[in-house]
Amino acid sequence: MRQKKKAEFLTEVELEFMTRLWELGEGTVRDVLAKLAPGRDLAYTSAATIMRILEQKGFVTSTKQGKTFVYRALLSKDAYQTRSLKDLSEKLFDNTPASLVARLVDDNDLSKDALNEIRELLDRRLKNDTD
Amino acid sequence: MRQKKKAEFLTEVELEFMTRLWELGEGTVRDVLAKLAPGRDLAYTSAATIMRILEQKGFVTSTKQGKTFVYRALLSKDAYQTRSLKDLSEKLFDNTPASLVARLVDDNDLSKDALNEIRELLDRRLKNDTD
DNA sequence: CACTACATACAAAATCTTTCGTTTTTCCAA
DNA sequence: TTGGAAAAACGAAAGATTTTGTATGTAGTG
Repeated sequence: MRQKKKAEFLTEVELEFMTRLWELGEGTVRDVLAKLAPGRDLAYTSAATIMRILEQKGFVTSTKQGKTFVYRALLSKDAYQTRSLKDLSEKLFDNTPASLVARLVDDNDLSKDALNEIRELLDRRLKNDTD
Repeated sequence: MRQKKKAEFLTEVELEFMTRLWELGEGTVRDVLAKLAPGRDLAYTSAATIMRILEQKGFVTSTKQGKTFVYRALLSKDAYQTRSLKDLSEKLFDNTPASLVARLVDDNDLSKDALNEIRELLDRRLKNDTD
C-alpha cells in the first residue's frame, strides 16, 4: 500500500489564503474571506473548506474560541519563501542560485541602494561562515 | 461569451517536458520521452499528448519530417525564467526583488562558492551602473 | 501491392483542485 | 427553554491536469 506523501507546496488557492493569514497573524474564516481581493467572490463554505484542508495538510492550526475556529499559520512565510526559491532554483536554474540572481538583476533595474544592501548582506554572511 | 485567457504558465508536467526540449534544442516525442528522469515511466501516447497540448497552447511549434513531428520551443527558457521570477516576486515577496535575494542568501544551504559568485555578480553590476 | 512498424489523433479514464449545497452543531438573546 | 443566526462538517459537483487505450494514418520493405 502506498503512503500518500506529505504535501510540500501550496496550491494556487491555498497560497492565496495563506497570504491573507500571514498578513493577519491569525484569524477566522470570515476574517480571511474578508481580506481576499476585491473582485473575488467566494462562498463562505468554500473558504471554510480551504481552511480545513490547510489544517489537514499541516500548514495551519486552529483553536476554538466560542463556536468559531481561529486559525494560525504553522508554516511561516519566511520558510515558504525559502522553500519556493529552492524549488524554482532546482527546476528552472539548474540549482545554481547565482544564475537566478543574474536573471533577476538583468530583468529589474534594481537601485544602487538595493544592490548595495544585498551586497552587505552577502558580506556579513560570508564573514560569519566558517566552512 | 467569455474568451479563454491564454495560458501564461506551464503546468508541472509541461515544465518537465519543456525542460527536456530546451536541453535538446529540438526533438521528436521519442527524443523528449527518452530524456525524462530515470524512474519516470510514461506511455508514448501520454508524451505525445503533452507535446500536442504544448503546441496548442503556443509554447512550442512543430514541423513534419517524414511521418514524425519535430518540436522546437517557441517560449525560450530565459523568457520563462523571467516570467517565473516575476510571478514569485509578486506572489511571495511583495514585488520587491531585493527581499527575494535577501531570502536566497539567508538560506543556509548555499555554499560559500555560490555566495561568492553572487557577490561578484553584484560587484560587476555596481561598477557598471552609472546612475 | 500489402504487411509491418511506428506515428498521430482523440475520447475518455484517473486523479487532483476548487467550489458549493445541505445537514448538523453551537451560542445567545428573548 | 427555545428559536434563530452563524459556524462547522462533509459529500459531492465542477473544473483542470495527467495518463492511457484504441483507432487511424503513413512511410518503407519484401
